[in-house]
Amino acid sequence: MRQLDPQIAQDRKRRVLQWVVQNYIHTSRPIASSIIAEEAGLDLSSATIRSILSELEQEGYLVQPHTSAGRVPTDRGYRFFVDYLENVQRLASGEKEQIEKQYCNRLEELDRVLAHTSRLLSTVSHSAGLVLSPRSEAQGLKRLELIGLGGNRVLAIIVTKAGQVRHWPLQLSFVPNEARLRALNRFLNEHLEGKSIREVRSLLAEQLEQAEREMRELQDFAHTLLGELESAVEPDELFLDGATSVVARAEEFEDTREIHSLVRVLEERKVLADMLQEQFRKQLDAAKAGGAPTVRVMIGGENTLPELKHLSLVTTTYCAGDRLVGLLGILGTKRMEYSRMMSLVEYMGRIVSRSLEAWDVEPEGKPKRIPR
Amino acid sequence: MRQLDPQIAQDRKRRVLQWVVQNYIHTSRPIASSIIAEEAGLDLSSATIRSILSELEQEGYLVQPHTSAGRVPTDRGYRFFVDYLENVQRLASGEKEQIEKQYCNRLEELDRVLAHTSRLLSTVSHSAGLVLSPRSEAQGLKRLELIGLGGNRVLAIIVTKAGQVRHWPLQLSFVPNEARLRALNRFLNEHLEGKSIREVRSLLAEQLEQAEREMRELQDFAHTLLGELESAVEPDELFLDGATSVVARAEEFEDTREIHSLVRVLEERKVLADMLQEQFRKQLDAAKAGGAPTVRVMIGGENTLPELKHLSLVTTTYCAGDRLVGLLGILGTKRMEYSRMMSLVEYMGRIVSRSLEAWDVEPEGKPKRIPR
DNA sequence: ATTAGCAATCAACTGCTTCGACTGCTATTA
DNA sequence: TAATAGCAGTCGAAGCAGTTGATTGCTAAT
Repeated sequence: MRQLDPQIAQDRKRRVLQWVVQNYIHTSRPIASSIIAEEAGLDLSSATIRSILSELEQEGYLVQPHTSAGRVPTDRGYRFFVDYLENVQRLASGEKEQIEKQYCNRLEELDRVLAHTSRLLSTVSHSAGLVLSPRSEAQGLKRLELIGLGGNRVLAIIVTKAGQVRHWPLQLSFVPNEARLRALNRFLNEHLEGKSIREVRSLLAEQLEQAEREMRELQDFAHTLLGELESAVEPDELFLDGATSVVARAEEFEDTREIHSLVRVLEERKVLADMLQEQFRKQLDAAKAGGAPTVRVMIGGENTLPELKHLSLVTTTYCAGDRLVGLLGILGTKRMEYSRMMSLVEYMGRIVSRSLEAWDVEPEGKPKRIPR
Repeated sequence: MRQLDPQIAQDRKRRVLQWVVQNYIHTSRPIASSIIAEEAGLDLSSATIRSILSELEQEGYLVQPHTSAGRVPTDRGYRFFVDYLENVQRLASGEKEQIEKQYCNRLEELDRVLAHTSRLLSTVSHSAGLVLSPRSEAQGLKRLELIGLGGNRVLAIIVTKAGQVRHWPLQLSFVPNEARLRALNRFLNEHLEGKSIREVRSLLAEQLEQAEREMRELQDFAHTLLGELESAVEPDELFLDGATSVVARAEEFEDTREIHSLVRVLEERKVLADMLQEQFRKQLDAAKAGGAPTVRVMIGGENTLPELKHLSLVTTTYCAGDRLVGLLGILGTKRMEYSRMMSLVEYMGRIVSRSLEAWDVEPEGKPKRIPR
């Protein structure tokens, strides 16, 4: 025979690797050379496959659990598989419809949309669904309103442009009557609309020193609200559903200690939320540079959190109006159907973004009721 | 020897059973007669213990996993143990302080208190913590307010007497100016304050037909809000934390199918919430008859949900103001420290009730800041 | 009524063997 | 010289026998 084209050799190797990963994902059993020879349709004998496999192992794409076993992908193997995915598996159009139905174009609050989304991600993927909500601190305000609750109590309500609603009960140091409250409200909205909570904070702290005489109470109020804002800048809110199913499927963990540290991470949320925030920042930068929002996959040990080393994370960004504001995705076994999951996540990102557009668009027509 | 007093015999039996359950809870190993003879301090030989054990087994309090093994409590055994708990294990005062610290007497919204409580229950108990929030439907309103969001959009906000805040964005069929909104607000609050959401619903539906001419818009509004109220009567809200740790500790489950059905119940929440609602109703009735709120324990198969047959549920009611409004508790292995858990749950019930009192009391003084 | 003693049971462990699922190597082939 | 067939080697999984030790139930003695 003539010299084998090295290009063809590479190509063959790639095909084998892909076949191994694909099938390992489905069967969760180590893949043997004979099976590949028989079923992969490469027209090669098992012996040839074996030599290819051993090369792939040397290059770090595969490992053997033990000598007399088939091959299993390493993180690197999965990585290759994901990077060179061909025939991307789209969501079935039935599924799309199912999902779409959940997002009838009804006016909904951001938080409700997000909570719902994380559930949906979880149920469709059979993994954990997660959504990182926008940092409320940075969002522009639409309204800041005070509602009297009797006595010196008021409920401070903030509605952001993206449709997030936050509220804190306050105890003022004076008892405002209705007229006063109204005046306060007007004043606040005139001066604060469009500002971010962060800005509001500094404005309240500084500028209001010079408020008109008759607005003296404002200072008291400002002081109270400031305190609340400070403590109430909630840790970035994370919607997480389906965590239990991830734990339930975690047989493959070597150690029970590993399971428990995973549980801790999933329960405390703080660490997870920080990690996702970091991830969001990265994808934000990438999007600025590259244009369209992309789906990112972190496989096993690629995750910054060691507790997630047996899991993979698939994420994308979503926007409210025209700004990227948050991250959503799924967290599941390394043995997930990457193609489908990536499609799912991408699709959900688009859907969520679209359903959050509504808040910045001018209103029209009657509200639509959803059918049960 | 003289005839053994049957009273003494019963007493001895009880002591043995208690010792078995207690020690099984701690060691999770079947308990052998010899150990009891040596360590329980009953001054009986292992042979005597054995005959006692076999009686207890015949009566259904204990079982043997296999012939040559020690005894393990049945649900009935646990039940006995719980019903005749002596030397109730109080919470360490250090722990109480820890908990107390979390509930500084600050004005907090109901939902935040409850969410926090379920977390706390979970971390202290190392089980799942759960809190069923009051049915917002039945609560009395404190305020119903509309905030204009521009165009025909308003945010409808309901504050209940217990301190729950609910809000829905609405699209009206007309564009209200500020004065109109104010008039609407005044009208609504005058007519609806103190009513429950359920009542509001019927009021809106009927009485407002006869609203003054100039309040014609009200009808439109009412119609819109009605729609929302209908669909937004949220399924009873359930705060649930620590579910993953329950799943992680579920080794003792016979079947993986069992684990998966448990996971489903924990994820979907609906079934769980309904069960807890039912449980709440029962405890409510009991409280009406008996006076003080009590802690209830459901052990394994006693639970109405078959998925929980390997778990135990410890619950109590809490009140907002002077009415019992919700349920809280923990869900964990049958092998839990019942005494401690019951103390914990009872204590948390009291603490939550106390910290929800604030909303009905007349306000006083300056708000307190919590230290970080 | 209690106990000591003893036979019986059975999971858990050990060691041994077989089986078969793989691989890696090597000589052969086209 | 790339691909293959064939074969020896490795090793887990499964099955089996034998041992150990924990624990019981029974019975006869106290």
